Amino acid sequence: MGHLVRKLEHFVRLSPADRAVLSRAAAERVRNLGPRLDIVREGERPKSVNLILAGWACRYKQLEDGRRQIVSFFLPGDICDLNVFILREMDHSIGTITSVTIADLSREFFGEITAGYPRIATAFWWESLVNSAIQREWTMSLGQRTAFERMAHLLCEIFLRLQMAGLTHDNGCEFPLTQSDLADATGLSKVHVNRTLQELRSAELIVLKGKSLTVPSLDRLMNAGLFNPNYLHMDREGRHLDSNE
Amino acid sequence: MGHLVRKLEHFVRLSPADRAVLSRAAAERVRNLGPRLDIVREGERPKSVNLILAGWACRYKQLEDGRRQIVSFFLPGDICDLNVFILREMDHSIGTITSVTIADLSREFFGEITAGYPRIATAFWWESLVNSAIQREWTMSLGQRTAFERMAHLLCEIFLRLQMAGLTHDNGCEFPLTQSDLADATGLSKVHVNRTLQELRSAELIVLKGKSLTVPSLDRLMNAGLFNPNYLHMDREGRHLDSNE
DNA sequence: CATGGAACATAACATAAGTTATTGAACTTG
DNA sequence: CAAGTTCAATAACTTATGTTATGTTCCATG
Repeated sequence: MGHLVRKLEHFVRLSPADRAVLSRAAAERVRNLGPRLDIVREGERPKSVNLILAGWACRYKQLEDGRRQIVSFFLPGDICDLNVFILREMDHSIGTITSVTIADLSREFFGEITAGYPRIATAFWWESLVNSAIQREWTMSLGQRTAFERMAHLLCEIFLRLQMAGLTHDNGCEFPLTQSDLADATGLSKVHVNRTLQELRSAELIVLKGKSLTVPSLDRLMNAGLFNPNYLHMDREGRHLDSNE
Repeated sequence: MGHLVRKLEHFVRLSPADRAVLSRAAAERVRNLGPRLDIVREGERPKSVNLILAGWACRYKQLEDGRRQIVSFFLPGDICDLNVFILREMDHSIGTITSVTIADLSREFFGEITAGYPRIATAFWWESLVNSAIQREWTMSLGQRTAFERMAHLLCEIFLRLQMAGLTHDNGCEFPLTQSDLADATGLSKVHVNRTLQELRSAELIVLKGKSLTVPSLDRLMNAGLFNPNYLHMDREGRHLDSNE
């Protein structure tokens, strides 16, 4: 269950005490939600910070006429919204993709962290900066990358993020996104997503079937997507990308 | 010169003391830079937080083959990078568009703020959350809006941001972006940007000539761009969008 | 005040990606 | 296990946007 801890340790070294507070917080107020449900809706006043313990979710925005854009994905170990305590009104919605288990983190918890756990505070700060960097990279993808590159890039990003959370095995991972989800995230039509995935398959860059993704060579996929991992900032001093564990 | 103060007051009410610290900080280490120059480059270690006192700048990313995406604009009163003290390496570059005057804000200044000026700290936190929201909205634009909508949307956003900083007069503002800049920001080709601007002109939504933009009816332009200002969170309790001054 | 270079405008043509439609496979669910 | 539903695959056709090219306007500069 330590996806959050696992991820944060890519950036700071946590003490046993740090890990303990995090585990305690993650066990506090736990809820389960079915797939394809909204956790918070645009326009609502946000009330709490959610930590995803299991399952996938996403942030999305919608235009009046129904056009929908997924603006980011939440994977296990991700924290949903640190903006909660400042902004008055959600400018986007958060919805589940699969069934999801979330922990509600209280305001007091964050007070405690800032007061007594500087390493965790730094790590949270880092997490939110990386999220901004990811958002910028999506802007880049949507603006400049072709459908093929964009899809390859997105798959690389998800794979690496899962890897950081300890959710990959060898060169594979679970992959619950439908082609329709991928369309909403990449700004492509469903049909073109399908075509693009076929292309990636026939280039032997991915094996995607059922809800499982295999990446025979991450390097080649990264190449295809013009993927530069620098924006994920997985680089604590003295630790390297490939150091597994 | 109080563009920053003016903007922040859209969110928190600042005391005279608050304003004083901000002015002092803004006068500390001031530099001038010519147009079309890099302030920081991707790959460098960021060193300081820059406050734009005058002029326009942008964040941008580039692919190996030269494709370039502007991922955000900095207008007077904007703060360039709060990530400075955490991340090791810039994942994007920052460059000037016009000549620019910037103040270097020191690390100590931020220490002072967090320790003794909670309202300013809140306002800075707010500023960075709004920046994230803007980035999400750009993702939406690039993924779902047509060229016409996207351009209208961008112009609305810039106009409103300038208005918050006190940089518009009636329904007009300075507009130093070239069509090439607009192309890099919207992910369109230069030719199509030109076409799109013609369309906006003939719909009488904008007058754009020289380096000056006039928006005859912001409402109509907002409509054309499916623009919902909620993501700018210009909504301190008891203050409204249209309350000028 | 002549010259050169940005920035802007426009046209003709090319193409990546969107749209609509049909079919089949893979599941839920009664 | 039949029947409905979602998801995926593919084809035929359309369109928004990209590309290449050329000319024009507007300034800065010698």
